Amino acid sequence: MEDHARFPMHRERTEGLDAIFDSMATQIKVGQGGTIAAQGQPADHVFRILRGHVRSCVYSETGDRSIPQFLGSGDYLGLVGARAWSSSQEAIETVVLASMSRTAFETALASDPVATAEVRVRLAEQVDAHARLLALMAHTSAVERVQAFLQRFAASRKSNGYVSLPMGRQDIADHLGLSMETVSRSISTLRASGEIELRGASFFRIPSPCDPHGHIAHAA
Amino acid sequence: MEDHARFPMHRERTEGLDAIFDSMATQIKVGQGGTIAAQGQPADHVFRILRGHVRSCVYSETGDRSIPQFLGSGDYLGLVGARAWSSSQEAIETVVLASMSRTAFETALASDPVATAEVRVRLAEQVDAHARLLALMAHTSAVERVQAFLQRFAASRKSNGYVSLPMGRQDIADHLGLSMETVSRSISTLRASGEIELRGASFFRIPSPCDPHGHIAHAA
DNA sequence: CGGACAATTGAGACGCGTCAAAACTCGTGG
DNA sequence: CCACGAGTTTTGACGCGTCTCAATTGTCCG
Repeated sequence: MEDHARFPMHRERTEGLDAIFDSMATQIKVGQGGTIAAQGQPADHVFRILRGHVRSCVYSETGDRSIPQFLGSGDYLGLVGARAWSSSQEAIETVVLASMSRTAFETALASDPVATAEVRVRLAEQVDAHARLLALMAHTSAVERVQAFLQRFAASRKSNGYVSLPMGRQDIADHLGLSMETVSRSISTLRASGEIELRGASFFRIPSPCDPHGHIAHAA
Repeated sequence: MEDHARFPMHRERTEGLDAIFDSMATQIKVGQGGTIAAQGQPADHVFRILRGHVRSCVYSETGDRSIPQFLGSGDYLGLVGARAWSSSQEAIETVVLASMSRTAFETALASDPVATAEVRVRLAEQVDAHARLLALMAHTSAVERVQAFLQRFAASRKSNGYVSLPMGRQDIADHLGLSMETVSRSISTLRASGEIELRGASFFRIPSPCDPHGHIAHAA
């Protein structure tokens, strides 16, 4: 994505969320399927994703699972500042995180107006993303939902070649409000109509209209 | 939660969102169906609802309407701080608002840590509300969605008598991702099973299990 | 190469959307 | 006070899309 402050050297970047994490966080690693934070538990840590993807899961009393969002590199967990996690944070694949205590984070935030503004922007983006997902679930068919999901995911990882789809079919189903079978059928339909190309079950790409198939090289 | 305006006594309350609006906002009135702010337009004002209810509408390119949330007295419009409105704000009924310019609001925020924290809490609540709605739309039938909606709405206006339902059936449908007809049918089903009681089309109440002062007609 | 799990495909049932018409509400004017 | 008309709500009939249950195929790792 972007090249943040990769250099923890003597920079003038003493403000902002990244700066807080760069100077105060410790790096941890969570294996595939591991739970980073559990719904209902005290939120005494805040995280920044350095590598890998995370699913936010909301479990209902009846045991049903919803996934309001997937998170990737550069995203934060716990910015809302609530005392307890309202959703579980689970590692879809092996994930590397920057972790720091919530009390330290809140203290740093209090004296950093830039970071405070950044938190607000991030939360606003989250609200918008949820609203877009609600609109998607209300007005579109299964195939359209899956197509929109794949397009958005591919766009978030601008690569012209095949892109990895780290989450399973059930994860996508719980994100889009569909059954796993319907997700699978929708993907098959999209492949049959040439809207997407698959390599295995977890690599795909969206061919350009003018690029029959084969790897996009230069011109965009 | 926190010690909000628990004490309406003399001052001491020079900070907080309410204080900002109390001291700087002007009061305006919008008639039923009126548009307070239009999606895509510059967000140069921030509002606080003093009376009445507002629907936040997201219009898609195809003209479909989604209503991610309804807002009532005490709720704010425009806290996200984006340059443009990502949804239209429309008056369901005649609405009274406290209005102030965004620049003045942002200036006041910058020197008011209490209000800044409040903004974060409000945005976090909004994220949670959207996540709950997503879960509702993903895992429940039409009747269950309508029931949950009515319960939540009734709970937000704690009155044991009949409560006004200011929004129309189409509004509820666009909120829950259903058709207007299905919402109507669901309400009829709930009435027939005694889960709700209606007076006209826009007043309802949820009888207690032991039925204190209503009359459950013929038992189910 | 084999076993466990994930993904795909199939068949049938049911819920919700769509189209259509009737009943109701409420404001307006005779 | 009643009658009228436009908009809203309710009810009905039918088709289609998605869920459920079930079996098969595919994939990854030991």
